[in-house]
Amino acid sequence: MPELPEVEVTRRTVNEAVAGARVMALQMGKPLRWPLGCDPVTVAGQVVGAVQRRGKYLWMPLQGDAAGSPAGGLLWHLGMSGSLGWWPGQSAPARGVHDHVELLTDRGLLRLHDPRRFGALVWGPSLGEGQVARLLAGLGVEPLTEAWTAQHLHRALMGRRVAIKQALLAGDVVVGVGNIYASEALFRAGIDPRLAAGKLSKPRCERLVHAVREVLAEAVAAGGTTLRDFRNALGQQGHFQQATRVYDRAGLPCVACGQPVRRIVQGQRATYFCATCQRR
DNA sequence: CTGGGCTCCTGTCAGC
DNA sequence: TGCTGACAGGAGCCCA
Repeated sequence: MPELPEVEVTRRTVNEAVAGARVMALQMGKPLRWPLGCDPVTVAGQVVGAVQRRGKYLWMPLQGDAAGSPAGGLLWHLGMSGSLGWWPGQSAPARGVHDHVELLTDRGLLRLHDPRRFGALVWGPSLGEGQVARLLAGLGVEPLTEAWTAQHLHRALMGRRVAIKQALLAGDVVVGVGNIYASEALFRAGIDPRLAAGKLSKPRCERLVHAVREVLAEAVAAGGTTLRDFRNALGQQGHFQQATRVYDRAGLPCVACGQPVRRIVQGQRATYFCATCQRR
């Protein structure tokens, strides 16, 4: 479910809710992707710092009691079907079968809802900024920062024979671009998703960098994409699904030229594109 | 090192 | 109505 825009929208709403809150308890239900409960540290009594995002990961630093000494934190991933929900005070409804993590604070309850359980939560006293950076060292650049340039993209793709769509998804060149936004960005850039990544010219890299940034920024502004069940931490849906131009539109006319949008499979994932508007 | 395929898990929907 | 198979927003791992 969640790509960069959905995770960013989640980050903002979660941060608003829990930054500064004191943790009362952390309860785990069914195991998630990485059952790394690490050292089962007692997080109770610690204060949540500013929630940060790296790619599709959310990091929630914790601060110890007395001197406010750093005490690691919680690293979340929403996987394919995960969402974080916030209920202030005692307003939370009864825990459902797919609610697998509960972070109880003095301000309310934060819940991870994740039917498919591809999500993850890692925590521990050593999980500070440095440790998180090491864990996520293989990730590519953030597309909404100045590090995301045509120069970087062109260089990172040099010699790579995978299709550009798959290179975007892989996450080692640029982070946060998932299946929806990869198709959308390539459509906006006019690039055939099957093109070998290493064959992108500099000008086309320029256009792709711009398209990725643009589509992600628009999606964040739209509150994300809700295809089925995405909600931000306040339970609100996104509405970028109304703005997609090719994703999930197989057979429908291309918004630019009217030719039917095509659906192909790349690396076991669906890709949508217009064979007329997008060239090799 | 690269690329391709499989896998984790549950829900939903199309087709017979 | 009920069953079966395909497919779904991610990404780590194994193998050639």
